[in-house]
Amino acid sequence: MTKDVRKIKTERDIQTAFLELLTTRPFTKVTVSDICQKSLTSRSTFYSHYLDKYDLLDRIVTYYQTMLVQQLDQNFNQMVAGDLESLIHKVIIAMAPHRRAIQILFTVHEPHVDLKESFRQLLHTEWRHYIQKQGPIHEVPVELIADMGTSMHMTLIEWVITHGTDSLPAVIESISIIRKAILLQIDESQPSP
Amino acid sequence: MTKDVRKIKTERDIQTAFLELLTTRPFTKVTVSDICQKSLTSRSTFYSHYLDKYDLLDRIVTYYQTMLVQQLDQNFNQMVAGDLESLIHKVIIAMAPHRRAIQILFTVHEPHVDLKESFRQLLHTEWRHYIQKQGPIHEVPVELIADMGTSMHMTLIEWVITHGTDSLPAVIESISIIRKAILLQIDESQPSP
DNA sequence: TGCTGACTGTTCGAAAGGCAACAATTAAGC
DNA sequence: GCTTAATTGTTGCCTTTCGAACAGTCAGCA
Repeated sequence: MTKDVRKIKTERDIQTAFLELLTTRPFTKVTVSDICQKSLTSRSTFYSHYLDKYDLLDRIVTYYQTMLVQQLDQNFNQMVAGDLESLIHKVIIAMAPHRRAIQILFTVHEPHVDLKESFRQLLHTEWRHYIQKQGPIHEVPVELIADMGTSMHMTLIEWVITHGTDSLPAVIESISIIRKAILLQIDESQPSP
Repeated sequence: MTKDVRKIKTERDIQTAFLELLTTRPFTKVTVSDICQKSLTSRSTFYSHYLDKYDLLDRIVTYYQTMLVQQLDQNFNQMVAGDLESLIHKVIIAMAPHRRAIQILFTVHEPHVDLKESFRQLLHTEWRHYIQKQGPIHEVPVELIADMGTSMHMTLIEWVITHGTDSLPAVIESISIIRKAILLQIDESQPSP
């Protein structure tokens, strides 16, 4: 039931060629022929793997979407109460090996396929759940805090995607003040630095 | 009569996998199975392209040998009298794109397959011809000067292979003094710096 | 000495990919 | 509006690659 290596290889070749091409021109200007030429595959083979270039894009984007969902699920379950720090850290570490691909896909904004936007939505949902689990709050609207958390989170992800994980500990440390300020809005017992 | 792209692809995959493996262990310890595993090709395919791993090594090495021969031939013909500088420069520039592969192959020393050694011999022949063309010399043995020139040339090539071409002009400039000193042995009319 | 495991080199049917040709659609320029 | 060129999907035949099995070689070892 495992795939023939040839399938794995051609899909790998097609996908990396596709991503490379996206660094040279926008998605609309990338043709199937371009992809085949660069990946050294024939068009008939391309169409035996994908419906068209939209399908290709969709599948790659879906792959990273589910990767993020799995990471969030997994780490959310074993999360010690309130330890948002380690959740953020783990998710980012898991993503780091794919940072080039994600960086490229973040530039693609097609009507129904937008990795950056779906990342934002996933994180937003996660934040809303998190805030609501912390108990009822009165002073500030939940949505606002969720927006704030999501923004912070996305900014961090984008930073790591473009700069790598070398300075990650320092970066997380420096934004911890902001994070704590956000969390203070929903939990008065949260200790300050 | 042009090759099927599949052949080109598998040979490319096999060769790059092979070179990568050579960076982790010596040639003797690299098995055909290793190469196939890394390159995602089956052993039956490997043997339909190469007789064995020695044949593979041999073909890659031969490729770079002929590349050097062609470069030398080509530039030796259009060489302005005495303009050794530009010959050296052109040869090195042509080699630069392959520096990683050459660097790896320079570490392999098999009985009948040794890229570094054959580079040295090629350059040595070239230097001997060059010296003899400059007219008869009396004081110093031709072989000694050819040895000196070859050493200098090989050192320069190795330097570029490991450090890249960024500082090439500066490096060539700084060794020009040595080169001129060598050339002074065979041609009294050679102007000094 | 004989056993074992790893590697070699070869074989063959089945699966995948390449190539070339095709009609159909789209975009650009005159 | 018409023409031309480029791109898209699709098809059938042919070539290459895969995978798994096989016997043969060799080194280490009990």
